[in-house]
Amino acid sequence: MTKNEFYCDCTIIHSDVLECVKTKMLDKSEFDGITKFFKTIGDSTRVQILWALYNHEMCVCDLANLLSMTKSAISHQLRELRLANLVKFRKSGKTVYYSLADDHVTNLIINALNHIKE
Amino acid sequence: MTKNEFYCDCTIIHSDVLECVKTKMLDKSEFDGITKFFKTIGDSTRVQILWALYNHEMCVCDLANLLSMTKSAISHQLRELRLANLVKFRKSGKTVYYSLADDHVTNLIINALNHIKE
DNA sequence: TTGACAGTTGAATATTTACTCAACTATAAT
DNA sequence: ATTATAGTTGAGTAAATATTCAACTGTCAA
Repeated sequence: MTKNEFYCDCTIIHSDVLECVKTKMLDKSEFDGITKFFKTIGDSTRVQILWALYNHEMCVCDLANLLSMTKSAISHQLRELRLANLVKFRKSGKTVYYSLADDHVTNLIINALNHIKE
Repeated sequence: MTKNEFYCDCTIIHSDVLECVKTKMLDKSEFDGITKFFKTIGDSTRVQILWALYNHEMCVCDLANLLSMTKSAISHQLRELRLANLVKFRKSGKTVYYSLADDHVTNLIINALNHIKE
């Protein structure tokens, strides 16, 4: 047992393991990048939107109807998905059609969802 | 354009698309199961714990030291990971050693993290 | 050119979630 | 037995996030 050098409310029990694992840790920014993606698809509304768009491109009103939510709420979530580069859109008159950003995103999502079913 | 039957603040624009996508939607419980997993790994602290455990089994104190957090905070997050069946533990005297639940979980995580790097 | 509607936005509110704090259990050592 | 430490737990707090609300832009149709 060694005294700990950093803030923590207890002693270090296995300093060898600790030192070893420390060298394997990534930097903060890498962990942030990883969690950002999972955080985005870790929300029921957003997953339902992605699932819907996987089946067909849709406009905001259709999505609002599908999920029984307001246009505003859907629009806010679509913004999150846009910022995470998971969806793209095209405008046609007053209507904005959303779809999955690209095949890579589609595969990511399908892959992720398939894992769950096991 | 058709009148909408459910709550929503706008009209249905493409009823054909809507009907089609509706049939493809999963039930609430399935979406909940999917998002539960991603929500769990969508947190920086938990991903760091999982990453550490991927390298070596560790006790609560070691994890607290590694992440410069209190035992309590780590313990609370380990509880989340236990509930999501992502980690398992063994007790030895006063010490509790945590490790990844099984190979399937390990693969899930490694897979997920690799996707990000692309 | 006026009205209606699709969609967006920012601020306010509501809800969820991470962490702190203090009390507790269990095990080990003296 | 008593003391010290590893770990857990529940309640409370703080921070993050989802949704609501109201105001706004842009486009279409009369």
